[in-house]
Formats: sequence, C-alpha cells, structure tokens
Amino acid sequence: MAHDHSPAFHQHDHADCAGSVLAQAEALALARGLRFTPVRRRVLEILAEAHRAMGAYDVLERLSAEGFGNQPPVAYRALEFLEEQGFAHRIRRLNAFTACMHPGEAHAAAFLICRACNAVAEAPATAVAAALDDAARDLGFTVERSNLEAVGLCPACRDAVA
Amino acid sequence: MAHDHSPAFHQHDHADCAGSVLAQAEALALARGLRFTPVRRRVLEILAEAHRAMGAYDVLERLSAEGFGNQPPVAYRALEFLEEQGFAHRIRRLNAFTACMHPGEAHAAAFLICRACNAVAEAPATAVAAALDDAARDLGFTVERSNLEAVGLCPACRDAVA
DNA sequence: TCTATGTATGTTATATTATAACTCGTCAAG
DNA sequence: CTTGACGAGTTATAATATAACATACATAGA
Repeated sequence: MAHDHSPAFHQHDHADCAGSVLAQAEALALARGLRFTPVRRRVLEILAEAHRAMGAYDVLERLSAEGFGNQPPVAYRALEFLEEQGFAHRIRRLNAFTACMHPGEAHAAAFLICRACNAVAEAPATAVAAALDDAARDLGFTVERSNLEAVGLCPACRDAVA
Repeated sequence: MAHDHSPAFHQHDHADCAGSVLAQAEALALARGLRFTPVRRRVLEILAEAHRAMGAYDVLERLSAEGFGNQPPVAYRALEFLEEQGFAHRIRRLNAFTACMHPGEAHAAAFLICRACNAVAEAPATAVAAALDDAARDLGFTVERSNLEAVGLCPACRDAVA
C-alpha cells in the first residue's frame, strides 16, 4: 500500500495503472448510477495514459482527432464531470487536469508539481487535511473542499541539477 | 470580474490595516533594495483597501481611471511583483489577487474561500506546511512554494444558511 | 555633468483558457 | 409512442494572460 500512493516519481507500468484506474472509475460510476459515456471514458483514458497534467485543449485535440466533437465545451464538460466524481483533478497552477490515481478512496488532494519537468504527483495528505481543518475551525470556517499545490523539485530533477 | 464585497471573517478597521500593510511593504521593499514605484504601491493599496480578492482586470480598471496605463500588462506586472515579494497572494481558484495581511512574516499560505460570499481569509498554516513537508519528503520531493486553497462556508454565511 | 545601463512603464497585438446559449439526439419512464 | 431529462455537438464570445516592442526614468561611472 505504501508505494501505491506515490506513483508519479517512480517507474511503473503506465498501461497497468491506467487500466486499473479506468476499471475503478467505471465501477464507481455504475455504483453511483452515473453515465460513464464514451467521451467521459475516453477523456479519463487519455489523462490516465498520458500520466501527466494535460490542458483542456490538449485533451480536446485528442478527442477531435478521434471523431468526437472538436469544440471546447466537449472537453470541459467531460473534465468537469470527472472532477466532480473525483476521477480527475484540476491543477490550477498549470491550468491542467490529471487522472486521479486512486478514485473512490477518501483522500485529501495534495499535488507536488516539479518546476523542472512539470511532473505532477499526488501525495497522501491526510495529515495536511487534518491540520487545515484545525486552522479553519479556529476561524469558524467550514472546509468543504480543499486543494493544495506545491511547486518544487522532484527527485529526478533535483539529482540532475546537483 | 467582481469578487465579493464581504470583508474577511471579522470586523476590523480596514483603513488602519491597509495602512499598516502598506507601511510594512514599503519598509521591506526598501530593505531589499527594490523599487516600490507608484503603480506597484497603488496596486497594493487597491488590494488592501478592497480587502477582498480582485481580478487583474478589476485592478486595471482602477489604475486606468487614475491615469496609469490601461493595458493588461500594467496590472499583471505590478501584481507579479507584489506576489514575488510576498506582498500579495494569487488566489487561483478565483483568478484573483489579495493583499497579504502580514507581509514579511514567515508563513505558509492557506486561503479559506467562502463559496457563498467569496470572502477570502488567510489562515495561519504553519502546521499545514509542516505536514506537507513531511509528505513531500517521503516522496523525495523538495517543496519550494506551496499554496492551499479551501472552499467552504465562512461563519457569517453558515449562520445565514442555518 | 553626461551618458551608459539596467529596469520600469506603456502600448500593440495576440494567445490561452473558459463559458453562455442554443440545437439535436438518445433513452428510459410514464 | 410521447415526453422529459440529460448528454453531446455547435456557434459564438467572454475572461484571463502574455509576447514583443517602444519609451521613459533612475542611478552609477566616466
């Protein structure tokens, strides 16, 4: 379980993890009575296979080339659906989106963005979320959703620089 | 792009806190050998007086009305300077900016955004930052800057709903 | 003082990101 | 076999942001 949570900065089988993400999302959509339509499914696949943050227009380009609609709302709507369902995350700093690597599991989002290679990793952030809740409670604020984005250097790029 | 009129989560003297923020920023700029020019100063004043998140184009409108340049780079450059110096923060979820209420003090940024009134409060986040550093270190990632944005309900809006 | 140099501002133009509003098709409930 | 909800497609445009170049302006060295 330990290394399952830290995929991005290590070598692993993308096809495999993408497949499992798709399967989990599909199962969750079914369980929730949602329509996991071709566009939605394909967008999640594209994100999972790319295994990096992609802009909406990058996704759209792929969709368009595959015979789906070629206008922005097609991509934005699918991405919005995926994000609402926790199947994908929006990385605001990059104006981009990534597949969630463990959909369905309760988890706070904490993204580590490498400024050198733009890789994005999702870090386990239970402790971070707890600390945030404490700080917010002191101000009487009720947190509903939170998003933490950190910029820095991933192990590979740090070693390359050193 | 009007973000909302609500102040942070408690009443206080805006003119006073804006003045002190300006003074602190000015002193820091001096100490750092930076040029705290009229546009930069005025942008920080606008943010501090508004005491809410403002879009770059909102700021630009004010600048323009006061005889400064009326093209986007004028606002974006000043905002970028203020953010780099820690005098202002960018709220990515809102595509907006706020004055930092305690420039110069070492602090991690954690913003609480009320989804009802759009007020933005800056919460003390030392514990949050520590938790993040721990999580990142486990992945070999070096955090340089981080930004936490939480959406929820501020005390006033929660009470209004209840 | 003068001028060279770096830096800030102003301007033009355009790129990038995102959404509003409407239409059509599908599918399942009544 | 309709109708109502929802998703997808399309047109158009809004909102956000930056590239590139021109002009002014401070200040330090000749």
